[in-house]
Amino acid sequence: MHDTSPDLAFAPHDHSRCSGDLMALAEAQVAAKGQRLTPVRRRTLEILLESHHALGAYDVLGRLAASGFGKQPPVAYRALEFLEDQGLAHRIRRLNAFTACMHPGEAHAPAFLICGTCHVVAEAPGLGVAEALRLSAAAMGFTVERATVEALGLCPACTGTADAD
Amino acid sequence: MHDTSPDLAFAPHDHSRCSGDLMALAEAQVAAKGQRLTPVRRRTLEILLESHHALGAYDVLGRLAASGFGKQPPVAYRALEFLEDQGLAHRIRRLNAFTACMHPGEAHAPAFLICGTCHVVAEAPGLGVAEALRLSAAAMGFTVERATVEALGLCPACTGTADAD
DNA sequence: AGGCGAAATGTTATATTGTAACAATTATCT
DNA sequence: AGATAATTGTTACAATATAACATTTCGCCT
Repeated sequence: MHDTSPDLAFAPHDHSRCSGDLMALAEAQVAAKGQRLTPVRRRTLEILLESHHALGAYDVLGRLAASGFGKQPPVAYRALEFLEDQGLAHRIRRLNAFTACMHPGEAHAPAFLICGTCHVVAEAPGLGVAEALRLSAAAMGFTVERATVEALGLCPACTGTADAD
Repeated sequence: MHDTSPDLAFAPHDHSRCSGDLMALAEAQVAAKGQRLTPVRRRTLEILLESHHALGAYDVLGRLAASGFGKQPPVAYRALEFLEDQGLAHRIRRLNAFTACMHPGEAHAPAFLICGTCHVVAEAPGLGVAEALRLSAAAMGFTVERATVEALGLCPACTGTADAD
């Protein structure tokens, strides 16, 4: 398997390989946890992997329905929830949307970078951020369990582009 | 004006003073920017300042209506948006809710600490977090404009309590 | 193989959160 | 006072999300 460099999302790349690798990883991960990557779940992950954009639950639902699965919201929400629980997808709260995890398995504290122009979402290494947050919280006696870190800004490909969305 | 210590939200304190100070600050801030803290806006801020919990827009709306203001969603959303634009309130995306800013004026990159047990929301100093994020993003060629940093966890008052909500 | 219990899927129905568009009012500025 | 812009309010609706329950499928056990 090839290395998934951190800034892949922002540069042209062989996306079929990118998603193929991740599908394979997902299979392994889910099996290792004794869970099942059923057809809807697999298809949902495939859908998320089709691009580096975040997709709303209803976008996902529409595509699932087009693939022959159920047409009602819980179909999408349940599959997305499963993927999130398995660490195969992330919810982007700023966007009320979901994106495939680009580093499944590697324990990571993802920081999401959302380009305001092209809307690509990338996962930045967030360990430093998480540690700074843990420290700041600890100074107040607060114990962090889970953190949401999302940055809105300008990706390298869109830097210099006139449009700021 | 008394100092607003960073962990005030998590400890018993004279809340009327806490909110009174902040209302006064808000007045000054808004005036300084040539904006108007109209009755709905003022009341909205008062409502947010009543506790250190985040309130959903419809909760705010209900209280506004009870105070004689309009009963339709835009009434609340507009006032909340104004307060957020003025740096007097923050949106907590994990909760789809809003909370009064505890440090208006002081340029700050807030990191929110959300207690999963008592649901109190506190603002932690987030400059270190923001800097770590900026660095991580810069390594990928990404320029951060705005960031959302929210931690879910356990506040000092609830630490040791059996219930984990 | 047959049957049982658990898991997963699908549906109906509804709750919650958020906006667009326009009318009516109120403030501000000559 | 009258023109102008800002603010407030309303109707109507869009978008996001979940509860509850029926049906099917899976995994396991005998």
